[in-house]
This record gives sequence, C-alpha cells and structure tokens, in this order.
Amino acid sequence: MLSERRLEVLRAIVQDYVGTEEPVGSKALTERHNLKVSPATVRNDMAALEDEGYIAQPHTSAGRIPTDKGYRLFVDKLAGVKPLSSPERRAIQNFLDGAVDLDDVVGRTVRLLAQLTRQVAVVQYPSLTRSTVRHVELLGLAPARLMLVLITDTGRVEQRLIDCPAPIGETVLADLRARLNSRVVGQRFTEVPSLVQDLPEAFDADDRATISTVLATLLETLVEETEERLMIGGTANLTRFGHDFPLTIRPVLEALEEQVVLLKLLGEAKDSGMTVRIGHENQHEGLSSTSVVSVGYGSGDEAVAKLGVVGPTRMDYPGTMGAVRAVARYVGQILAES
Amino acid sequence: MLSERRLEVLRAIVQDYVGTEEPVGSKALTERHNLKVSPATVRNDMAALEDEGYIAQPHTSAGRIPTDKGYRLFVDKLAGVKPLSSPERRAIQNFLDGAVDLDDVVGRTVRLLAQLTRQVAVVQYPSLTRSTVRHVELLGLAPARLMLVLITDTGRVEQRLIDCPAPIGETVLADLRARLNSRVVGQRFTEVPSLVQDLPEAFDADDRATISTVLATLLETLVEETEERLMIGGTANLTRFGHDFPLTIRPVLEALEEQVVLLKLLGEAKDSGMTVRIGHENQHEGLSSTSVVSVGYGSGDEAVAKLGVVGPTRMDYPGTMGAVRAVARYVGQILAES
DNA sequence: GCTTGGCACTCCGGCATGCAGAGTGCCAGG
DNA sequence: CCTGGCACTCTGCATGCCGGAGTGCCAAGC
Repeated sequence: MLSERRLEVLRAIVQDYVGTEEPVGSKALTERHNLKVSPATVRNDMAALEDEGYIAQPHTSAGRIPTDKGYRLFVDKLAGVKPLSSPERRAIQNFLDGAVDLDDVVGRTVRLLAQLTRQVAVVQYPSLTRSTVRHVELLGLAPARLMLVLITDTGRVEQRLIDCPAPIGETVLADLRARLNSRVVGQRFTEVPSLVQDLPEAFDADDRATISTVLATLLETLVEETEERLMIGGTANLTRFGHDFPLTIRPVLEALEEQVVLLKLLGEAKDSGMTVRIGHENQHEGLSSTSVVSVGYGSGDEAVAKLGVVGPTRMDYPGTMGAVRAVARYVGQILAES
Repeated sequence: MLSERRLEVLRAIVQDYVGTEEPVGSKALTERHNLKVSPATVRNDMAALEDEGYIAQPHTSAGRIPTDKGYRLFVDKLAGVKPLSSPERRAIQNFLDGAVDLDDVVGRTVRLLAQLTRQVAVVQYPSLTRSTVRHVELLGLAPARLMLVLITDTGRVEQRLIDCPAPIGETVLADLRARLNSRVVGQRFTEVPSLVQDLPEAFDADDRATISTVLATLLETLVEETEERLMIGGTANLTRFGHDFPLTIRPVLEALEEQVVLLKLLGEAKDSGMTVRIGHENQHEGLSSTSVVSVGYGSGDEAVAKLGVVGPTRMDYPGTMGAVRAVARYVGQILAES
C-alpha cells in the first residue's frame, strides 16, 4: 500500500500535469504544492510510484506523467467531484429551459456540455426500451397505403409508410386504430407484442392480411427504434488535444462518427452513478488516449439514457465530472416537466 | 486574355499541385505533362500567370501554387465534371436503396458522399418551404392537453404539445381535425395561414380560444420547421487537410458545428446547377481556405434542398463535382419513389 | 530507517552552421 | 517568340554544440 504522502505526490503530479501539459519534475512539485519535504524525498517517492506503474517518464531525465493506472487511482481515491458554481447552475437552467421539443433539449444539452467542459459532448436520446406508448395513429394516405405514427411518452415520434396487400376501408381503419390504442397506450414497448398478437382475429378475413402487415410494421418500428440514437458536439475542442495532432485526433474523429462505437461505449457504463473510463479501459483502439465520463439521466428515478464527454486522458476530472453530473440532473428535470 | 498554352500551364499546375500538395516548378511541369516547350518558356508563362494573380509562390525560388483566382479559372474554363465509373454508380444506388426512412436516407447520403469524396459532406434535409401538408393529426392526451402532429409530403413528421386554455370535447376535436385536414391537405405551407384563418368562426364561442391556440401552434410549427436542418459527416477527413494543422482545422470544425453558418453557405448557392465556392469567396472567415461544392436535389424537377462537400481549396474539383452531382441525382430518385 | 544535500549523468530543445537541391529571373542567341 | 545557360535565392536536412531540467545514487544527518 502506498503511504499517505506518496498518494499526495501522485495527486500533485496529476493536478500539475493537467494544468501545464508538461511532464512534472520533483523540484517544481515541492515548490508549487507545499509538501513539507525536499525534492530528493519526492524523487524517491516518484521512483516508487513509477515502480508501481502509476506514473512514467517520457524519456530518461524528464519529468513524470501519470499513466492510465495513475489517473484511475486519482479518480477513485484522490479526487472528489467539483460542484459547479451557482452562476453556472443558473446558466444551465436558463439555457435548457428554452427548449421547445425533444430534439431541441438534446441539441441544447450537447452544446451546453461541450461548452462547460470544453470537450466533446455526447448525448443519447432517451431510450425507448423503458418507454411506454402514448399513442398510435393510423392514417390512410391512399386506398392501399397507410402511415403509421408512433408517439412515445418521452415525446418521440416515429413514422412508417405501409403498403397494404389489400385496400382497407376507413371504418375498419378507425376500428383498428381504436382497438390498437386501447390495448397498447400506456404499455411498455416490451409488452406490446403479446398484447396485439390476437388482434387480427377480431376482423374479417379480408382485412386480416392488411392488419397483420400493420402490426408487423408496428413491432418492427418498436424494435428498430429501441436502437438508440445520439448527438455529439464540441468536436472543435479536439484541437486543444495535444501537440501531436493528426495521429491523435484522427482516430477519435473516426470513432465519433461511428455511432455504434459510441453507443457501445455508453452502453458499457454503469446504469446508475457516474462512470469514468480512462485510456485503454476503453475497448476501442482509437480512443486509447481519451477518457470518457458518462452518467445516466432520466425523467424520474430511472435512467432512460446516458450522456457524457470524451476528452484526453489528461483532463480535469473533478471539474468534468461535476459538469456532467449537473447537466444530467437538469436534463432529467426538464424531461420530467414535459 | 491568356494564350492557349498559358491556360494549359495553369491547368497542369492545378492538377499537379492537387496531386502532390507541393509547389510545382517549371521543370517538373514539362516532364510530367507533355507540353512541347522548354522549362524556360514555361517559366515565362508562369511569371505572366503570377502577374495576373492566378498563381503565387510561397517564397522566392519555390514552385508556384494556384491562388483562389486560379482555381476559379480552372473550375470555370479548364475542368469538366468527371463522371463516376459505373461500379461507383451501382454502389451508390445499392447503398441508398437500403434506406428505410427520411432520416436514414439523409444519413446514408452523408456517409456516402463523405466516402466518395474523402471530404466533409453536408446534406440538408428536404426543405419544407416548398413542401405540402400530407396530414394533420390532433390527439387528446388529457382534457386540456393536445398533441399536434404534422406530416409532410417529404415524409417528415413534426409534433408539438399544446396546453389549451380550456378543455375541449372529443367530438369538437374530431370536427376540428376533419375541417383542418380538408382545408390544408395537399396545400403548400405558405398557403396554410390564409386557409385556416376563419376556422374558429365555425365553432362555439367556448371553444374558440382553444382552437385559436391550436392554429397558432400549427402556424408556428410551419414557420419554425421551414428553418432547415442538416446533417454532416466525414469530419475525420479534415485530418488530411494539410500540414499546418491546428490553425486550419479548428475554425473549420467550429464553422461546421454552427448549423447557421452552413445553412447560409448552402443558401448562397444557386438554386439549380452546381455551385463551387472557392476559398475567400466563402464569406465565413474560418472557411477561407476551404472550397464548397454544392448542388440542389429534389424528388421532381424542383430542388427541395441542397447537399455538398466542404474541403480544402486544393481539392480534385472534377472528381468532387462528379460525385456530388451523381449522389444528388440518386437521392432525388429515392425521394421520388417514396 | 527515513530524510536530505550533493554530484555526476542523461537527454531534450534551441540555435548556428554548412550543404545539396530545386526553382527562379534574366540575358543573349537562334 | 522560344531556348539554353548562368548566377542567385531560398528551403530542408543533417550536423554539432550548449544550457537547462531532471534524474539516480550515495553518504551524511536527524
């Protein structure tokens, strides 16, 4: 186990390195933090920390920089979450309050988070797996052409065109609409299939094929839209990444464009509480020099989606975590209101 | 006026520079293109071209690179549009054919365009200004709470929550729904306001306030959604931009995040035919070293939106223009089918 | 046994020098 | 008007040098 002072030294190294972006040496450390020991002592501690794998030197006779393991220890044991200032809190609230619909909420959130953390922000749309159906609408566009509209309790609307095997009458359609709604409104997506299974039986044989088609499309939409979408922003902040640009930034941009990658990333995070994945802890190769701070958010106590930021492993963890947590809370509130 | 050969020299310079990214000298020119004159002659021509402002040298005794004006001349007079190969065409068609809804079409288009051109792609959602209403739906969620759903002929769906000043009965609602649809379905957005203006008069005084609220929300949605949205992709291609990274890429990323900027950019382009804006021709400062190639696309003969790519002024114009044009055509086809 | 000051060593970064290569401009001759 | 030749300029690269910062280790001190 590391002694108290050595932990203190590690904390100091992380803080300084995050601030200056340069390897930090023993002398500078003793000057900037009032450790009450001499540089030589600190050097011994640093050697020990290096043996344990918490820090490393880029080259012999350079200062030390934290390793992923070092950051991990820092985040777990040494750093708290820095709360936002109250002006910041007010700004968040004001900014989010202006949103008019779900797209707008997500858009504003992503911009806000990017600004606050000065990093790349990722916000997942509220997931539909735990959502319930608010309304199903069927519109006859042409004799054998329908549009299915699905409205969820999170305010999301999805539509699908349906080509029917046979024309369907307006009254049958109204009937179907009514029955459908009486069965599924307020129900969770996962419940829907079993609830509508026997619906065709209530109708004339002529219409059953069409009705089956409609139901199939509905189920398909439910499944398909369970795949989550997300929005990202603040990519310009990547330019503040480091000195060795193209090599670092390229894979990150590529990863960010692959929504699948990001969804997996967020998916791996814990459902509740904040998750910090540091450097190589992220499976994806392109993100091995980035950290991801993410947290679930939701309208109630249950998290319906996640949001977070992607930044260099050398980031201000307490500040970032504070911002992420605060934003998630306010978004949750906004969603609960609407 | 420039002589035939000087134009030829300019073309050669542009082509070589685009290929090599390095200033091109007189000797290399005569070798790689079979100009039938000596380097010395080319030097004279180059001096003339430089006087006219078509090319410039980064430093004394370096080769020449084209200026914005040089690219302009190249695009206008010297370069054609390079058609895609037929495998490429088939790939486009196949890829776009798999799309399931509008979001998917736009998403696929943007990825496709980014891949084909290896640059940043921008695709505007079909504009609603020229769109017509396919259906308006009103759903009672609670006694004094409605949801308005607007479906357009381009397949877009927009929804708004409405808090009514007074509860409204289900029959009144149905009546309103029917009247509303009979008036506005098939009409252009711009026509709607005058068509619904006198609707409240047909109802009881009790309900008029609510109905006015509904209509106001509808009009608001029409106006608001006329503001176009867009999708971008391929930002990772920015890393192939040039050597002087952070300075160049940063403002571009920032510009790309500001949808307003991009919309303005596309808006400035001609409604029909391809538009190429080179370097400083783009008003936006951050884009002064980029070119934008854009073209309108639409389901019929009328363009309903634009798409294009953003890349370095040093780009393969014929190839890029070919890809942009081809993609626009296929997207138009896809939209026409659905 | 931990801490400390001292000392030799290493390595990076910046700076000046030198040199080859590529390119230009200009001139005089065909 | 084209061409070959020539002197000149500038970049890019390799080399060498030096100062600074930092380390590791050792022996002395608390």
